[in-house]
Amino acid sequence: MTNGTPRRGNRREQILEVAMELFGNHEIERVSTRQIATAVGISQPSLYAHFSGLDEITTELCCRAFDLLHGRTSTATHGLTDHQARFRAIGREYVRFGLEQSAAYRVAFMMEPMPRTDEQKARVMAAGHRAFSVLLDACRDAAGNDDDATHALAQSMWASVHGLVALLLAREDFPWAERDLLIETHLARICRI
Amino acid sequence: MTNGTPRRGNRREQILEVAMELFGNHEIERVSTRQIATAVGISQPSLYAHFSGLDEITTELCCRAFDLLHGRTSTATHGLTDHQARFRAIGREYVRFGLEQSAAYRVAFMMEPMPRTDEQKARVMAAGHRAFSVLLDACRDAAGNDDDATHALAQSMWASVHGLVALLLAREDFPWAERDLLIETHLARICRI
DNA sequence: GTTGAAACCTATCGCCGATAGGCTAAACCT
DNA sequence: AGGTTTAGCCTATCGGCGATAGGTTTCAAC
Repeated sequence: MTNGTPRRGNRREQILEVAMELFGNHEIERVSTRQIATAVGISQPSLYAHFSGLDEITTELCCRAFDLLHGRTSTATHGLTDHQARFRAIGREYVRFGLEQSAAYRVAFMMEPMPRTDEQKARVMAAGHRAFSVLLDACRDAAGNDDDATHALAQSMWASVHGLVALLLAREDFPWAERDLLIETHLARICRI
Repeated sequence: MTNGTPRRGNRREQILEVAMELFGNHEIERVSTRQIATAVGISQPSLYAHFSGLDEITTELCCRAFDLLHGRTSTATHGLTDHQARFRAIGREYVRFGLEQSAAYRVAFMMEPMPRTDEQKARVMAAGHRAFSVLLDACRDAAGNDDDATHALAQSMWASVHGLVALLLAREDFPWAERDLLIETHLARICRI
């Protein structure tokens, strides 16, 4: 895991990769700068040459998670015109993203917000808005021109898919129904207009 | 906040109350034994005379949260026979519980599971199962005798209401739709059979 | 009056995030 | 070539964290 060669230039990237990996394997909120530094092969204070603190690392991971989700959902809905089909595609892709990229998902949607600078908040907000816009667009077509109803519908659907992913990730010990049955049951219910 | 009198006998209770209050006011996962002890008016190690550790405190709070939720939802559905009405009552009460008792809700459904003993896990499981049984019973009536379908339906509905509460609590900064409109839109959508 | 337990204390351990201050070596400039 | 800058890294240290060790006070029961 450690790395003797300097790797000049892509340390920042390497740190982010290692941090994301640790976020996936360990209980989040318990990943420490020392763990990250050790896994990278440098001392803990050296992280601060690349990032202002743990908050900047999580901010960066959060934005990337949003961008990844945006890419997946917008690709999945590309070319689909039927509302029902678009909702299904978004929902299925969202759940798949959450369960496969659980580290990214937790950072983006479930982690306690770190204390962030205004600039960091703005970056996260912008990335989050981009990701949400895919669902919002699908709802705009389905809900007509009522902007309030469109937003309420989109947020309601988001809440439903998020709830399933969040519970599956946070309460693994619960006696869940067979996963595919549960997901299909859920998607079928929440994608109805 | 501090308390000079010994309060012999109900220190444990007092600690739990203070801890729950701190969980509500601060970012969860960041509530420390020192904060709790200071708020109670004793030294930090003295907590360990009443609890084996922070995990026992959260376990206790978790069980109480489940019991409180169980009490609220079972009261709200008492006497209702119509499926639709029961779902609405459970959903409305669930959301109200989550938003009003956000500290309890976070501990029960959103907090990283603490390392617990098997006995503690069993207690939490039992309390959680009691709380879930109210929704499960309503779904059993609605979904017929198919046990798999019943569980999938109940877990799907739970996921939907949880998603709304969890997102509202965890991402307060998001530009949410007007809260009552959002809640009513959501409940109307997810309570349909 | 003695005993024993409940409740509390200080001191300390090994973690944590973060900062201060110094070293090395590559890169850049005349 | 010689000098300067700068990226990247180090050790030492700070205050706060959960938890433990070991001693002291208080008070009811006998």
